[in-house]
Amino acid sequence: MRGRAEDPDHGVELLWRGAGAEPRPGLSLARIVRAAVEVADAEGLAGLSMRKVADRLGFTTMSLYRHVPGRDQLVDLMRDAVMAEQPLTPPAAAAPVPGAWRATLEVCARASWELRRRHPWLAEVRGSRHLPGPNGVAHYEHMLSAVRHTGLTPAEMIAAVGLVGRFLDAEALLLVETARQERESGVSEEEWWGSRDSLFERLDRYPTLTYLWEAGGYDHPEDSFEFGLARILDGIELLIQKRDETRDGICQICGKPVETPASGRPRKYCSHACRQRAYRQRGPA
Amino acid sequence: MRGRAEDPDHGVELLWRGAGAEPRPGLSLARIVRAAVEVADAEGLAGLSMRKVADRLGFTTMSLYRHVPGRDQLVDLMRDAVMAEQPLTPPAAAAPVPGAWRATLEVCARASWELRRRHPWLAEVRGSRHLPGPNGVAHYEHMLSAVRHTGLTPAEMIAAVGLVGRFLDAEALLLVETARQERESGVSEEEWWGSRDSLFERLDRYPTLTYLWEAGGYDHPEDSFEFGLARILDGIELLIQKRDETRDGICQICGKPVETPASGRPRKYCSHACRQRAYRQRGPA
DNA sequence: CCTTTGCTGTTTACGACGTACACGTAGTAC
DNA sequence: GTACTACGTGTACGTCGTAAACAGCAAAGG
Repeated sequence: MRGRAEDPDHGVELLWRGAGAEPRPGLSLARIVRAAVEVADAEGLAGLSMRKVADRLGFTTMSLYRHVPGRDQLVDLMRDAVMAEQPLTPPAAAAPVPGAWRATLEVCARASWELRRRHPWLAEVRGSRHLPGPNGVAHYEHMLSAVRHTGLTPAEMIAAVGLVGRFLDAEALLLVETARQERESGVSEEEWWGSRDSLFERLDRYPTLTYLWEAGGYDHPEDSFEFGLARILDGIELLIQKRDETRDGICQICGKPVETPASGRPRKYCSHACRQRAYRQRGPA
Repeated sequence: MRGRAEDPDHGVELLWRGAGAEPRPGLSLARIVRAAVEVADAEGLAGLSMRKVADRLGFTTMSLYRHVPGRDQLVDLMRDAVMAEQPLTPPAAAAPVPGAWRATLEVCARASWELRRRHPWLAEVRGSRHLPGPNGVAHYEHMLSAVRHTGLTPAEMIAAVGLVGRFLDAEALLLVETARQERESGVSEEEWWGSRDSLFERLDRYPTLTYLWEAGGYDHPEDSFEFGLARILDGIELLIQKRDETRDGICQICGKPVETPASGRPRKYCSHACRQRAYRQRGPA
């Protein structure tokens, strides 16, 4: 183990090997990861230190380094460990249902959201060099497969899933940070802002701000997770529709070719029946 | 100054008082903030320390505490200082142009994006208790005013602007983090991932992932900022349209009442002329 | 003149952090 | 017995934010 911190493949190995059977006493990777998750759950990722993990287990700090190369790799292991908690919805049917992508992606997003509520520090993990473990990749694969048969280009699928993921982290970070500040300062959010009267006195000069304030926009806010998720999925849906429509000369419903009129707007459907079917498929506005 | 770290209003005062004329030698708030911005520009927010700022100015660490209550408040001051660099586009015309909200919001977003490219650490500022300064509030007010006359509810306006803002930070964080890791490790992103072959060997089991990989989705990715901004603005636009349409019985163009037919879909426009005008206003698909 | 007051910058110190390095100690293979 | 290895420990270094006491100096008041 000593000197392995620089070995790139060692981190991969730790993440991807199955949990070896080890009911023996003493330290073990699984025990360390579990203890670390407990610490991070309670005190956030910034409050996670090797010393605290070791103390919780009753060992010295440096003993951890016999099992984990360092703090960063420990966080990678924690991530993948808690992702195992969230079961994946079964893979989409072999014959993809049109429009099912949205429900699947939404379920995924809500599951991830739930996970971030249980382990808020997940959103605090930053940096572009965190190795994905098997559970992380499985989740990623699952989200990608949701948008696979939508007419999006490969790069667009990747971008769409990435956008949803980053949105999740951004929203979760909001909650984590308020919780952290309340925990560490002992002062609630309202109290803290309330004791800054001298700030609010200066905000009268801003017309829209005061309008929204007086209209109660800040008293009855939208749920920012729900709002953002809806907007982003709507935006993706619009893109998918646009990609669909660019399949010119093909009926949007049955896929048969459509004769294009010499002038005017090109037709989307091959028959009245298909147009009506599309109308019903769109559902009530 | 000593012991003022606990005075809530002192932070507000520092942020909102105009820059007093102080061409004298020695330390000053403005000089400290300027030096701190330089350090953070070069080394990121994590690399910003009171010692480094003091060294750069040729003073001792503790001398800074005569002018700034602490590191957090210094960051607040830095934020507002760099926001002064970005000039605001002039306020929207008194008679709001329908549909102009999108262009305005997009210009705002791109300006903020540009600012984050110049000062990447802006995206690293976390926490829900950062005092806004005059420049920050001006930007916020400006974005809010962009969506003011769109038919959105107050809470929806706030949520929409917040969503765009958080998106900006999330995307910028992506760039900051890769830059930081490359700077601190001296290893480029490709090199780093390239030396993890043992990871990629395990990714064959994931069909969608390998499909996207082989289709070149990762070789020619979408610009994630452009992609995300377009999707989010599309999503907001859809909501605005929906809010518009719920103004039943009122012509979407001229605002005059529309007679509702006894059966069938309620009409959106009061006349052929208005319908045609709406068609042209939508522009080419 | 001297003294008081207040602002400014300095010095030292504390407790946290990640982890490098040298050292034990115990179990196992030869 | 004797190497070898895995595991756990103790000490130490350099980083961080900042609390507390102290020193120099200018203006103000007597």
